Amino acid sequence: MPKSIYESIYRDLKRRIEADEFAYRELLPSENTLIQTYNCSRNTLRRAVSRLVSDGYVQTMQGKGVRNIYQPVEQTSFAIGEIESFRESALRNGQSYRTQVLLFMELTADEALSAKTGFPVGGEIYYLQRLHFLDEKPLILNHNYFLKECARGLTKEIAEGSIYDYLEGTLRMSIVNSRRIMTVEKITEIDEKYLELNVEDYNCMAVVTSYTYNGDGVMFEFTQSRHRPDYFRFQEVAVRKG
Amino acid sequence: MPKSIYESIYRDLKRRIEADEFAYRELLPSENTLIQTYNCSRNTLRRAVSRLVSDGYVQTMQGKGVRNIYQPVEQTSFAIGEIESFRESALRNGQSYRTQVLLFMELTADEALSAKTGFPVGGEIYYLQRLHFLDEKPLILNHNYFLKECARGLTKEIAEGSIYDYLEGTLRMSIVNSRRIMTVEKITEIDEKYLELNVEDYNCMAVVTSYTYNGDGVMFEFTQSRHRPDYFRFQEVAVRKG
DNA sequence: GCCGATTTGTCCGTATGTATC
DNA sequence: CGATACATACGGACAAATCGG
Repeated sequence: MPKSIYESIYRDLKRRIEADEFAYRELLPSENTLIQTYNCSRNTLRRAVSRLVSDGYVQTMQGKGVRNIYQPVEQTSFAIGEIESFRESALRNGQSYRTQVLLFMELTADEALSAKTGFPVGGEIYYLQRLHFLDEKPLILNHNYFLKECARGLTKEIAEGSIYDYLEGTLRMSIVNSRRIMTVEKITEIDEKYLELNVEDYNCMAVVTSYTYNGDGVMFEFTQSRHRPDYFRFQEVAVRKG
Repeated sequence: MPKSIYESIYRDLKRRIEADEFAYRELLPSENTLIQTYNCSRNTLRRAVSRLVSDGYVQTMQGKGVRNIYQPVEQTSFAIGEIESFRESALRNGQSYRTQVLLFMELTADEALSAKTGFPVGGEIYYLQRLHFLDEKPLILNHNYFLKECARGLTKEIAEGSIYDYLEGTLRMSIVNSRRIMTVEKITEIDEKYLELNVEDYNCMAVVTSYTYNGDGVMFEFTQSRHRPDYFRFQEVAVRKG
């Protein structure tokens, strides 16, 4: 449910573009036309369009108009600039998914863990290893560290479903933003075992390290996602700034 | 030179945050206060702040305020959500850089190339292989394909400097946005040779494939950047959307 | 629990600037 | 040159969330 006018306009325009209502490189109706179509103010419409720009759907040209540059993307890929759980991503791509919890334990952050994760020394932590399957193929091995005080009551059973559903739904926590760093690292024995990799084939993998903050500005999650290199695909739209 | 009020406010706030004027997790002055400070309208200030949000510098909380969550980043990394040439990126990180042109040729897109790059069949193309050095270490091997009609007069000499400077400065082309896809691929003999890699060590590398559009909505560049895995690092800030 | 003050979020209308045709 | 298009900026109104008394 869109909870604001600009968002419903954004969604409608996005839908129309995806439905091929405008040819590739064709100009969309002008701002004034769209304002009349949606019966909204100029600011509201511009806000919707600016989100389409950052999605890479259109480009605006002063004095000319707004051009459709949307081209459908072929393959499975992880969304960029947006926080999405594995489950959400799988649903979006219409695939079957499953999560297996390999390890669930509680620990206290020592110097080494603190340096690695950014959690305060002495902080109580849930540490999980989870294996994500897409269409019954093991693709991602996650090392999750959650600050216990923010994720109280987390269990192995919950972790087999969606942890984010639990945090947002049951604990009423708001998840705000996340800093992610992508690197390429050597595979470990654990990776090799669970992701069914062969060192002869690939000896390294894509690693996404993320630091996630909640609405109170507390970094409550540190996660290292280790992806099978042959299935890893990350996409983004970059915008040139003056 | 900031060419707008909101941008100069954005830059000033960014500078103040980077200069540690506000403690980590501290609230910034309220909107009303900042409006008086900068003597601007509410919309203008909010626009500046919203850019800081998408930069991951602050988070806004309805009813509470705007919290500083900026933490300086330690290492060299490539900017995200922004198109940046190799040279710009090196300058930003205060490193010495050099570009070596391994190959410069012209060709016509056939079916195979068209399928790979998205250029129309029969399109005339400049094809370049370029090796980028940072602090005299070969880090990136680029395969660049430029649509000839958009990059007329490109030479090997220009390509040893900044191609973007030439396109934007001399040809007055505006570069607007770019779609990038990150994957992990096997290293090739060319990679091994020029990036001084050892297959025993790493047998794959980070590959960034990008499709870049100009202000006329023409996809004029297709580039495959092959990065040394041990130096590759990509960073972004993701925002959770309702 | 209520109320009022503060703070951010959404939306509107208008005016002016600048680029394109 | 005028008409059209997007870009920037201002000011005002109300909603929603938070916090303190």
